[in-house]
Amino acid sequence: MFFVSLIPIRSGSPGEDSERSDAARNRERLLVAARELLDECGVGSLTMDKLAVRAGVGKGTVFRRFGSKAGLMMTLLSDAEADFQRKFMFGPPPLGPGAPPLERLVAFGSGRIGYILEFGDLARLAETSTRNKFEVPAVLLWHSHLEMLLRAAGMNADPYLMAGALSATLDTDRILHAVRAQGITPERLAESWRELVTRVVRQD
Amino acid sequence: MFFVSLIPIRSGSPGEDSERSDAARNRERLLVAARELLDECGVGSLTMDKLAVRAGVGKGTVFRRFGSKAGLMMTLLSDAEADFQRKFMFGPPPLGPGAPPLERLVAFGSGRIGYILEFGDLARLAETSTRNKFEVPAVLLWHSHLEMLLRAAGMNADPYLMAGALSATLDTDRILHAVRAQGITPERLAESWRELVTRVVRQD
DNA sequence: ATAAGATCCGGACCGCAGTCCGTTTAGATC
DNA sequence: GATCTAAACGGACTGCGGTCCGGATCTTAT
Repeated sequence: MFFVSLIPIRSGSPGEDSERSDAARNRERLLVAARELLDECGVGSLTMDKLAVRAGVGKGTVFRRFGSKAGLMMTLLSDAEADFQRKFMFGPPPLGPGAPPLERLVAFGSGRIGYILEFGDLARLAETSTRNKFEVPAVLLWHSHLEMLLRAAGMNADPYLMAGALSATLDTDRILHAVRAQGITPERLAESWRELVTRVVRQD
Repeated sequence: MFFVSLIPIRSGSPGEDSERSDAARNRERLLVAARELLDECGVGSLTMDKLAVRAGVGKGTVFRRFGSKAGLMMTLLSDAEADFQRKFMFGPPPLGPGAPPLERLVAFGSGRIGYILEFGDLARLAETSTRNKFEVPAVLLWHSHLEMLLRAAGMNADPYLMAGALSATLDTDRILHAVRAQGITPERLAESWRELVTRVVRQD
């Protein structure tokens, strides 16, 4: 068994322990500049060079602070991500605890679809890391949450891999492609997810 | 309903209609050089510059012939891909026609897992196209094949999206990560797929 | 054979993410 | 306030996929 911290996202907050003042200032400048550029030009034309110029810092500084473009995106997403995590771990049912496992599974799918529709462009970039997209802490947390729900629902056929399979079904690219390129409504996607998990957990 | 040609892959064969002789010669040189470089250096260190030098052609020629790195990979994969397509469309049961739909679904998963384990590195690169990885002809064919099998098995809950969901489960990156980084055996993956499709098509 | 013209060639060029390293600066110590 | 050091800075640099266009080459018509 492995452990995933509650909110496993590196925070962009200034109160980080032992960070030099200029470093904190530059981080803040970069985050502000990044949000501005995203608002103005869209996610497609955000480059690390432009960002550095806009923030008035050197390019090296950008990468020292965030490691990579994906790392920057994760930081930008951290608030929304933490919010979603809180909802499915501690929030009200059916997404949070209190509802039967199957209902929580269904709600998780809807929630994640909504999350992707709102932050999909950032999330997609956050996944194109040098590291594998499966090793992102948030993804590991989703996975273990699904696995927990599957076990709670009585699933006894390799819940670990089954959680991975269900997780793949909610892949960011797939959802975005379905909605944007194929014109499939989020409701239809959510309904399909409901069918899927219902059939998967149904006991013999 | 849409139509997917049997072997929807652009072939690297020299008999292509109306191609200038130097063009055909260079395509052949490039394919040979690409296979040599892949054998010698591995897929990770194949760059388009190296390839051009090795084949003794200009870089522009590489991109005119194959459009992109992904296009080159698709061409390199076309034989293996066509072979797999023939097997699940016309080959012997349980993968080919003749077996019950559920058995064909199960066999399709095993077959695809095997395919990925053999050609995964190339396939992964072939998917990182400028175009969306869902619009690759081969992927469309797999999808419609799964949809057909689901319908044949009596699935009546949005077979189109359900086929997409199952397809996502067999995602190249996911399978490779499971086997290589997590040490999960292909047999266990195949068994999990069997469980999944069995539960999905089971009628009420 | 030769001329015309469509096709193809090659390598300089671009934009991008990410790295490197000499220089600067924050902040702790005296 | 002077000094010292670890940390941060910045921008030139690399390697990559992909584009561009003037010039070379194959093919066809005459």
